[in-house]
Amino acid sequence: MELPKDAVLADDKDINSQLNFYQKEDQVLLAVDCIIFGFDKTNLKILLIKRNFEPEKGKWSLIGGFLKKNENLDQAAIRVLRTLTGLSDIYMEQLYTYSKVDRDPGQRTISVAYFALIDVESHQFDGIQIDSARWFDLGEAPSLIFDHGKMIQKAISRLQRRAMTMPIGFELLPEKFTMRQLQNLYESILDKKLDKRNFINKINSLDVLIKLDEKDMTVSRKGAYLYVFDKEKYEKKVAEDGFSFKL
Amino acid sequence: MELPKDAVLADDKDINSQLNFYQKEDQVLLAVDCIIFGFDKTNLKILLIKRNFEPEKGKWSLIGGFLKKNENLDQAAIRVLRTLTGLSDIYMEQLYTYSKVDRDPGQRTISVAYFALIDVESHQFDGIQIDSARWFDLGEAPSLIFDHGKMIQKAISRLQRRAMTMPIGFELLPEKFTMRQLQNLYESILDKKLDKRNFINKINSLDVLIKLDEKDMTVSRKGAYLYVFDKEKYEKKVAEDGFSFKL
DNA sequence: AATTGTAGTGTAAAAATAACACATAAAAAT
DNA sequence: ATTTTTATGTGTTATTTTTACACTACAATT
Repeated sequence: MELPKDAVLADDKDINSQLNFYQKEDQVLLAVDCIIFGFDKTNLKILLIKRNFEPEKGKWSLIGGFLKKNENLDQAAIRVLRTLTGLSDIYMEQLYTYSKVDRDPGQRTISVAYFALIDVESHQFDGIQIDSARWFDLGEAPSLIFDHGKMIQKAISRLQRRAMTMPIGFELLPEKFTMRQLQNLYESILDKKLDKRNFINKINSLDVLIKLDEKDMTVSRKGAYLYVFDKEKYEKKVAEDGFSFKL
Repeated sequence: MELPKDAVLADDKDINSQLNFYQKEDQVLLAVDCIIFGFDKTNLKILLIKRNFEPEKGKWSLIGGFLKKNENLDQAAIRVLRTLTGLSDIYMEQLYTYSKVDRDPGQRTISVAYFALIDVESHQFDGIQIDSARWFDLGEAPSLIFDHGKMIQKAISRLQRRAMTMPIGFELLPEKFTMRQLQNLYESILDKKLDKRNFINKINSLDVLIKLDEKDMTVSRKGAYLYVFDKEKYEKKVAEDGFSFKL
């Protein structure tokens, strides 16, 4: 077998060695790209930026950045999100790693996609640090650079599945919300209409919301009761009864 | 802002630039590690190797290798699997990317885990190319290096979910199999007993198996009918009726 | 002919899901 | 003061899905 000059050789001769050489030239740049979902009490949205740097300057893209040597990917994703939006303590989850050789025409880059969930209204003035950042309604987003469109599609699928099996919808809502807002959220995520009574019955049967005395008067004359997600109760149920959130 | 000597700077001054510098020193090695599931008509197993190279020489681990510049991650995973087992045309799926800074004490490595499904008996002599490779029953596997144990746990969860929602179980069985073998497989994957009649009724209601005239006589005097998965029928149903495999 | 061990089969109860419509509250307009 | 307006809030029934459960059939071996 021929060895490149800078190969580092494992100390044995068998087939393991073939796989465990590495070469400086096989090092790659690892990026993180963040799909940021937001909800404004009516529509599910996604935050995009107009790139003011090459390649693909002027086109819309996800926010992203490069992994640094002294951090792991979760930390990189958190850093990227904070640098852009000023936000921390945001739900984030690793989605998938994209590695097509020519996905970025400029240089070989592998990108680990993350998605984040934020409540648009509570956070909208916290400081979106890039002038060119904009919320787009899902489905009205412009076409994106590289494989970012594919990333978003996968993120939506993941979000749909998560929403049905975990209480992550609340990450997209303000602390206090009405049943109608919660239903709007689920309809946006799942992209289909739900039956109001069935939805409320289902939510109530889970028994993890607290109904407040307070009402939201902004939408109807009658007003709608506000609810909060009872995280402690939820976690207690999970721990004690093997309860699992299934909508 | 201070720039490292070898930084490549984006061409604008705003916050984007902070994230879009990169430095040669931020390049990393990307590994792939493969969780190989096998089934031998009775038990779900996992293929491990005893490392004969440093670090952690002599300990058990998943098979793995490094991503090369001219391939994507799927290709790297396929290559690693083929090099070890001689197998190709195997179901593989990307699982998750592991990036803890000190996960590999030897060097900074980020690893993308894949899992593969193979039928042990059809393939057992195809050539496991490493003497030190061995099948372990799930749950009897030794403790593993680095974060490989965590990878396996995640792979099992993913496999459980996939098995319930996609026809991937058949990847673990020979082309012809009995209902009992199929049930054994699902019991192994889900790690729980299933009711025989309910299982068969459910499978039959999906209407994607072909019952052969042939019987497997190796287990009982009476013999058990063999079935094959009708992939064309399955795909046609998915395409035409929006059918989805749910067990 | 009797024994042995797995294969093969159906029904009824329970639970979950889906379908469905009207009265109520409170502000705004008259 | 009365009427209008608009979204809120609420329960029952039918349908579908899931679960529980036990005996006969077969074919080889003794």
